[in-house]
Amino acid sequence: MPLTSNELTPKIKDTKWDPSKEEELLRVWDEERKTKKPESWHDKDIMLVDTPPPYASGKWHVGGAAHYAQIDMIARYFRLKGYYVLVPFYADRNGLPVEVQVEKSYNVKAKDMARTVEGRRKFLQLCKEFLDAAEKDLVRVWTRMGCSFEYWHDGTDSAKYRALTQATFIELFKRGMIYEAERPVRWCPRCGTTLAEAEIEYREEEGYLYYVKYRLADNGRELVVATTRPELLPACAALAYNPNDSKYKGLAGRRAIAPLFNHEVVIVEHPSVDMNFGTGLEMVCSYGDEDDVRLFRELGLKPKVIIDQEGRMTEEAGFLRGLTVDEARRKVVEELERQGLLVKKERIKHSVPVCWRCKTPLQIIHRSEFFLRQLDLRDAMLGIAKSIDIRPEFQRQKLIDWINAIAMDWPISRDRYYGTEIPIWRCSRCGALLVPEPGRYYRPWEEEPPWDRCPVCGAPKESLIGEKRVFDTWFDSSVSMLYVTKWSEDKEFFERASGNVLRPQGEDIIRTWLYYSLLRVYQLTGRPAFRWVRITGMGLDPKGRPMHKSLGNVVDPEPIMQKYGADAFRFWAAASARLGYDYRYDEKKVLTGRNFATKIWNLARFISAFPEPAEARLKPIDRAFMGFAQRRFNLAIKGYEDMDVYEPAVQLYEFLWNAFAAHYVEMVKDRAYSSSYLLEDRQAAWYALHRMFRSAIILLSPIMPFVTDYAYRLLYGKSVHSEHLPEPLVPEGEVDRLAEDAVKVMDLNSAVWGYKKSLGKRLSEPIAESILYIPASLADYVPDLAAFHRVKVRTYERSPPENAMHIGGGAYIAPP
RNA sequence: GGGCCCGUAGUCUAGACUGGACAGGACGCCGCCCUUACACGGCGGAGGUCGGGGGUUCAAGUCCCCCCGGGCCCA
Repeated sequence: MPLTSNELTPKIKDTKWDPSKEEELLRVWDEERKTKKPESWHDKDIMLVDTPPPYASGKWHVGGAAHYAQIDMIARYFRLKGYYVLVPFYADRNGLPVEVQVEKSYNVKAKDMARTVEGRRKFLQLCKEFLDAAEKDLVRVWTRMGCSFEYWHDGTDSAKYRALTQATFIELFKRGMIYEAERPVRWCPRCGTTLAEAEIEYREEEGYLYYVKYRLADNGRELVVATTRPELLPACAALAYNPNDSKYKGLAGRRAIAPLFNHEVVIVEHPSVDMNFGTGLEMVCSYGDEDDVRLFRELGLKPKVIIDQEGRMTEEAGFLRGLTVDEARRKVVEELERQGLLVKKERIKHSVPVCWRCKTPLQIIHRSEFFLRQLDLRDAMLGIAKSIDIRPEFQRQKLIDWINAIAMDWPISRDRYYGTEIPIWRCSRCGALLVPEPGRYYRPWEEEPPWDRCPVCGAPKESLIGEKRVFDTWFDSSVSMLYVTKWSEDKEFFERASGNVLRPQGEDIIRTWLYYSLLRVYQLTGRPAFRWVRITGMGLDPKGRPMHKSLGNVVDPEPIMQKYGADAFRFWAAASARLGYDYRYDEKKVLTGRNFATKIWNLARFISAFPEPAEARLKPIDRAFMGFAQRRFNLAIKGYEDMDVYEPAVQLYEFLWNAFAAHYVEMVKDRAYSSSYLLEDRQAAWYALHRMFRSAIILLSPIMPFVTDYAYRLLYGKSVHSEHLPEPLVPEGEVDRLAEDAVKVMDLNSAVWGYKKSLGKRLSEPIAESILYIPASLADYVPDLAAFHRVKVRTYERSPPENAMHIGGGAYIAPP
């Protein structure tokens, strides 16, 4: 488009911003990316964004899409600041979520399929296909949103990523930070795997509290014990009461007989027992909950295994053998009732631990698993949690609370399939655990051991058995920072980049992704993984509910972008809520974004009529609005620096729409257009219009990259995205004084408009018969106000003439 | 039971840390206006017991205490 004409007419025809221009721009950007030589990181500050590898488990709803849009905004802001910014995008393609989805969609059971190597491969293939389709959806959405990400095709299930995960395991194993141990762990009977503390969710459930009769072994006295888990009776090893509980004083050390099963249990005092729950007497069984685990350990009790890996009762459970936990509970209660051993039952609500993915209630069973040491690093982790830059600040507490809540080392082995294999072989003759050399991706369940014989005892190759289990998915995703900083690939890049990594993520995965990442990177490198952590709230539907397929309230971002454009959608994404708070989808705000894009478009149209002078002798009114603009820009920049895009979105909207367009443009329009003004004065208007608009759209470009770039190219012949932060419009020390003047001028304008309105005059009509009195402090602006409102203007020092009428904003109207 | 966040007009949101002049804005609503960048626009207007109660203070949306309601996390 030619920009050479000197005619004072807009060089843009359309009066509306057409979102289809966004697709035109996407093609232009793509073309430029291909032809331009890649930016070098060697001579710049680096900012690396450790993008949330999204579970490729389905398309994003508007909340998910908004999160990525915001990440792009922060990335673009740092580019404006002159950083080399890299935002790799790759998908998280590991773990239980995908498996559970595939099991549901194809109605298969991974456990059954994986009995053979062939079946296991088939199941993995199903997962892979599912992920490929889901990943495509994600890439299409962020591309349409205009996100300036670098697409990495190697997701977390690539040989490259998995080799990295395995290398970290091998290193930590050699350093003794990973050990194998048999202990009580949380177990999901449906998924058939151990879970870590972080993978446990709690669900409120209605249930019963059963009051059952025990007897003292020595004198047969009845003791009533309340429990929600009567099926654990056969595994009960003790009864406990609070030492302050006078009801039971003196019972400690004596023995009681369990009902139905008739075995003896010890009676103990323990401060953890709640005197007010039930009868104040508590059953200690292997295992009802973490308290039981602790008491067994503290008291040196011998646990009995009564629940197996399928969630069924074992031999040890006597007549309950073979029943599921639920069936066993019913059966025990029935039997207790029949024999008169049940005193009563009460309905209660209690929280039940469930699997984070399939919501099945968890059991505690004995299992041998690999554990990663974390308890002995708690102080170091607290130190890191306190030292990194977490925005917003209040989210830091959640991390600290979690670190303080951790009670056991991290079980990292999972009896699942779509994950990184644990690279370990076991010698069946001497029992040695053998780890291979790091560097490549190992699949011990299907490949030959990398030794000819056991390096420890010399047993033949056939006795080396490959591990079948995989890692907890968080064991993979917690090294994403090392992946993006090329820790094991490019030492120079790692050294330069690793101190400037931004982690953006949701508040819901602070205890998992954030905590585990900090832990793992600290273990491997001895330093904090991140310089900045940016925590977002949750995306909600228009009524404030989380979006779930089952609720049918999932809002798809694609039709919205189709209808209103990506900039409009991004405006909502930025302006819907402050950083760290939940954000609701609001179509009206998208519409506001669309209208804002058109506003910018039309401002560009207007300004495109005027050449941009290199310099000018500004009028006071020009300087006042430049000061006002700068005040808004400073607030916008402060927001960006806080990683909060809400503030710049709102500040720039307010400035461009309510001050620049509504007041400044209207006031200088005549001067800019009309040849009755001195050329010098006209040039001042042109200069100020361009300076303010240009700066504003540069600052807005991270949030609305399309319309700002389109306008910038038309007006200034280059991409807004190659620009840097604009220079201040006025000296810092003058910002406030000038901005205050502009505010007063705007108040005066409103007062005059209101006055004209009250007389039924059009705003363009003169008020020839009256005189407008304004405070003397605004004397500089008299000519502009007089011309703009077409009225005689005089100033007053202390008070206006007695016959003058106050019309607001310190302005008075008087007859001549 | 503990921690954190939230509760400001029909809806959303600013102001609360550092207490003071009519609680600012957006959407929606009402009225007038197609004023040469924009009707996806302009101007004006109506609409608020700042969740409730108590306290500190000359003065509280803002500070302190208690309570109610919603959400998240932990036990």
